[in-house]
Amino acid sequence: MNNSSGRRRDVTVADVAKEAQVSKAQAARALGDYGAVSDEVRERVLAAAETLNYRPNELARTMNTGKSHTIGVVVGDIENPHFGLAMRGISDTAKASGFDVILINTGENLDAEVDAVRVLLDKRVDGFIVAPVSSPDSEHLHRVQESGRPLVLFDRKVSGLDVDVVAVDMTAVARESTAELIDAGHERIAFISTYRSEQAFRHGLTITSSPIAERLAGMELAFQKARLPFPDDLVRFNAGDPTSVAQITKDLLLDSRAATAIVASDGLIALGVVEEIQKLGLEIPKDISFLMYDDFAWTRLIRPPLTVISQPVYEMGAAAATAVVRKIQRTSTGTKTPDFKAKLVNRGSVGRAKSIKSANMCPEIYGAL
Amino acid sequence: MNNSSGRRRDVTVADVAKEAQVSKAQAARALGDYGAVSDEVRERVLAAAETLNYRPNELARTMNTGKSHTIGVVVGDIENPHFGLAMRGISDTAKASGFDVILINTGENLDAEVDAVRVLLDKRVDGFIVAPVSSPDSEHLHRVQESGRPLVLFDRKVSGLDVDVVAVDMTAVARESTAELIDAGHERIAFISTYRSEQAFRHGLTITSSPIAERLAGMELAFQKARLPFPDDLVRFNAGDPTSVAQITKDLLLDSRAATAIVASDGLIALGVVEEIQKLGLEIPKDISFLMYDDFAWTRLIRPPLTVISQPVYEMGAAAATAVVRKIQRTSTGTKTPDFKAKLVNRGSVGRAKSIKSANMCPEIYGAL
DNA sequence: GTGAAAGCGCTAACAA
DNA sequence: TTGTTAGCGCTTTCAC
Repeated sequence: MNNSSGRRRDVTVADVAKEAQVSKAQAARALGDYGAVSDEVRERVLAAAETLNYRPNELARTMNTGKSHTIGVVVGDIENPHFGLAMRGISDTAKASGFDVILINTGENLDAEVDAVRVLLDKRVDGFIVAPVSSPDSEHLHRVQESGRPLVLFDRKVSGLDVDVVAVDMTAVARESTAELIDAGHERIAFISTYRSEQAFRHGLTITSSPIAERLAGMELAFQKARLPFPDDLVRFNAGDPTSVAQITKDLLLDSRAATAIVASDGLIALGVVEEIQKLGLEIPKDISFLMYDDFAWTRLIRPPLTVISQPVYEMGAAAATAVVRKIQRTSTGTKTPDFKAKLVNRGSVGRAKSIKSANMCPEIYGAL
Repeated sequence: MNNSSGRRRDVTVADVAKEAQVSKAQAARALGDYGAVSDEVRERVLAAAETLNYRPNELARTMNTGKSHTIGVVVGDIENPHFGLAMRGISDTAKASGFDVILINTGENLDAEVDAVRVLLDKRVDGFIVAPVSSPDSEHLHRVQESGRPLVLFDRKVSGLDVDVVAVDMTAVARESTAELIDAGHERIAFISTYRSEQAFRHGLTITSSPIAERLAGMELAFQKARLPFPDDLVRFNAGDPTSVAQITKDLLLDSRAATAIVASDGLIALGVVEEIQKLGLEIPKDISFLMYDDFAWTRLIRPPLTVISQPVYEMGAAAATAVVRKIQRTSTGTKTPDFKAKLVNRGSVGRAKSIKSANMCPEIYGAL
């Protein structure tokens, strides 16, 4: 009857102590499982806690200890199943180690990311996993480091920030897949990415997103090896929304020196590119070859099934969690995070290059404009 | 030099007060923007805070005020773009009202959901948005209510819990779409859902997930109207993972009284069903008609494009956020959350029912077994 | 093993 | 408007 009306005051250690007839300190020790407590006292305290239905105030605990048993995750776009899957890897692993996981979504927006980091820092999470937006700005990440809380980067490394990074090296697979395209006769290979840049691509341009930089480097390598000029003009950035993706795709396909193959940098872009290709009445791979990063279920459903570069996303999430947990517990037994490899999955969207002319002459395409 | 080595102690209001030569209370008032402070003092305090690089300890604040300016979101499966999109609606809206949003993913697991709620309660979030797993167990949600913190349910209502629910009423659209299937000659219409149940479906079975209950009710209504017996045997639950989805699909299509149309309860199931249909060498909609809930981009990419029931997910997320924020601020101006409607988007996956025999006689299907 | 008392960094109540 | 004094619920000295 003591708590039926209105909001009851929470039961505190003091209450439990009184009930168990011990000091507050002893009660706290028994409840918090630290310090020295006799079996008898512990039992009495635990019993009292039970009857009073005591629930520890984690906030107060965190304030004193600085620990929250929580890992904070910051991702750019939770709508992208890539991160959804990674998130599951993180949660599963973290939970197994006794850590809660909270996530903040930033919508690939730097300000939001800075905010998210601040919030998590304020909440005193024990460790961070961040998939940073591609931006040279990393003051907020440095703040995390200064706070002394472990930080693990996911997918992208940030220059000037010396922390663990869980990512696959895209250079090799980008090179390999580009080589296959070249072997199939493609020289006009386009690359579309959400990477934000005012400047158009040219060899040597500084790219602040490591996975994008690596993909381009791999492509350039393949062209170099084949002694072919790299088609700078077909590298397109800023494909952050469906409209841009559609526009870029159209540009790429209707240009007088049209692309014969398109590489989509992520699943969301791929969706837009394929849709636009279909709208233009073109056929994959007869009219245009297509290759994308990330292997989602829908890529196997469309005809032809798409050739993709698959990444072990769940495992990477798990590895990221393992890495932070280790650091939090200071059990960094020198165990380096494993190397992850992406691999090319050949399905049916890459074919022999079509001569540039024929695509351009096709009247219904012009009509589609 | 005072903070170069090791972890520096955070600067506190006391430090700022000293620097500004005012009392701790005045400094706190100026910093926290409450109470009465003269312009002069405020300025001095703010300046001092600036030079000392003061950062308020939100945890301490929360402990005193009970408020955290944070909304906690609990969803079942962040890999499902349905929730990803909802999440964006929530974040955008909450942020606009000055609330941070943190999310916990439960993997459609009740224990995880209970845990998530506890964590969020412990972190003293100001309000909850929960997309509960379909389970009659709702003690944890009642605990939220007892805590006095606003709770808004997303997608599913929970019986015995009197809170705002942001969801579309599926009955009408389920009825309508089923009627169209019946018009096209379908009587053997299957329904596949992740809903967990030991018992097979039969009329009158209690279903603890409101959207599923509504969909089935709508279907039954349509059959009733058409004076046709409802095919109880084609309602399949427990399609929680790809393997079960594949198995169920096979069952449904190879049975002696096979389904002529399949309705997938969500996008993840749809992926599995379509893949299996293709594997069996069947064609949509010639051999089997198909209908699914949620309108994702990939449904427009496959041939034929899929007929779907689209829901205004982003708007629903936004509405949920608006609702909690209102409750938190106690500005419930009687404004009821708007009604959301799902709508049938006819594309190309529904065709006329094929006679049951012909599908079963198809030799390559038996081969696929 | 135990308890008293002093924090953590902040807000809140009360006088002045 | 200002300052003093108590808290919030917990952990952590430090004696005993």
